[in-house]
Amino acid sequence: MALSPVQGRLLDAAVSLFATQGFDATSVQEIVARAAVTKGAMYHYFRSKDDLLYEIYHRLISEQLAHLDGILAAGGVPGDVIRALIVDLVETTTARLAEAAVFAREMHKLPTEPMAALRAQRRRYHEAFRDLVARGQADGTFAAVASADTVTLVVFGVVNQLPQWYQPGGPTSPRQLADEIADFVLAGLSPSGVAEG
Amino acid sequence: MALSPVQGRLLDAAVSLFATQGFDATSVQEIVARAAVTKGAMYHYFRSKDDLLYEIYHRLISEQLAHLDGILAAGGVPGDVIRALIVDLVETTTARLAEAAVFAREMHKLPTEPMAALRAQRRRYHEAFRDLVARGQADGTFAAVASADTVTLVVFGVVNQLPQWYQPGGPTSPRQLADEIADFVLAGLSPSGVAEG
DNA sequence: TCCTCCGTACCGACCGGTCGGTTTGGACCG
DNA sequence: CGGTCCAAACCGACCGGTCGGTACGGAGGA
Repeated sequence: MALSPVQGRLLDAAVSLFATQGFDATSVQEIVARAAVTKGAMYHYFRSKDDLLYEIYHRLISEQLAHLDGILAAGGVPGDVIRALIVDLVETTTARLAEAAVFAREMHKLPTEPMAALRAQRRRYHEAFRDLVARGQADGTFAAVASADTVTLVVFGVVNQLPQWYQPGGPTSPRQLADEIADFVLAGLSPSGVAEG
Repeated sequence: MALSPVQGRLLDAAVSLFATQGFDATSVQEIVARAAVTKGAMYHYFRSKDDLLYEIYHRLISEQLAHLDGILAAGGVPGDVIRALIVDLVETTTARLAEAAVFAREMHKLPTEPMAALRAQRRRYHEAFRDLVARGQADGTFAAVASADTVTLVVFGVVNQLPQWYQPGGPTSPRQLADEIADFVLAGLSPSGVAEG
């Protein structure tokens, strides 16, 4: 089912307002005003204000999961796959900074059911990443100085923190930043101590 | 000026309520009820609901900055200093998970003035850490595969994400976790490729 | 005629902060 | 030691305003 123009405008309005003011501090009045529709229209397309929040992050994580599947399917040396994943995470996150920021701050306000759905999606990504690291460590490609879980936590740590400091117009492009992070992570995983290019 | 019992109870109540429900979703009524005082008492000690939020994080960051000064003053090999800082960050953060979680999620709701004060404190820590890395890179102690800024961002990325997943009763102690993170970071900084013990 | 889409009018609940006033405890005096 | 006094500590009813959500009706395509 495609997104109606009204739905799109509502989601966009909600994202930018939630990002600047927070979820609770944003009234549905403000959202529908910015989207140039009425409250009746909004409650026709969405079950609640919560539902808006859910859809915002659902769209982002779904896209990232699709990319994950593509990158894993393409295969390659573990180091290259990990670099590709980091690049994609940084690029999609910086391209949708507001969505990522809103989710990071407000997800805990969702009711348990939709919350669990989003968590399951996120977990799938984490586990795929961790398994990749663990396999590399098992076959000697990677050093095991830190557990695969810890490495995963470090990577998602930086990525999830991005919305808090990254400035889209700044001197560092998402790609450059991603490569630097990947260089550092792969250096930490390298058994011989030098990251491959 | 010491903390009166009433102030302490108010801060504790506010932290736990903000952590579970969020700042906006928590009413002043709830806070004073849990602290077993009245609203009048609260507004006697704090200027506003915002002021509560400010004090919560102010106490944590001030403590961390004091530790920073102590660790820097103690001196030592750059690798050991960095490890000591990571250990302290992880230990103080896991010891005050609720405070850290509340701040991460709600700081942007503070008025600009108190916000700037907290940011300045945080910035001081970041810059001290970055300079430490940069000096090590300059004298050849550390590899420069990633810039000192990026390394700093990675470290604070994990630390700031801690409240989102760390379970105090879990299998990994704060100290173990901190050491693993330090091992990984120092491995990424090591010019010869093996982390020192 | 029926159903989707959307506008208008409205509701009950609740919120942060204020304000006039009361209680409490210790400093000071005789 | 008893009494006076005053500032700090504390009380809780109350206000103006806002909020998320609902009820209901009409327009217009199928």
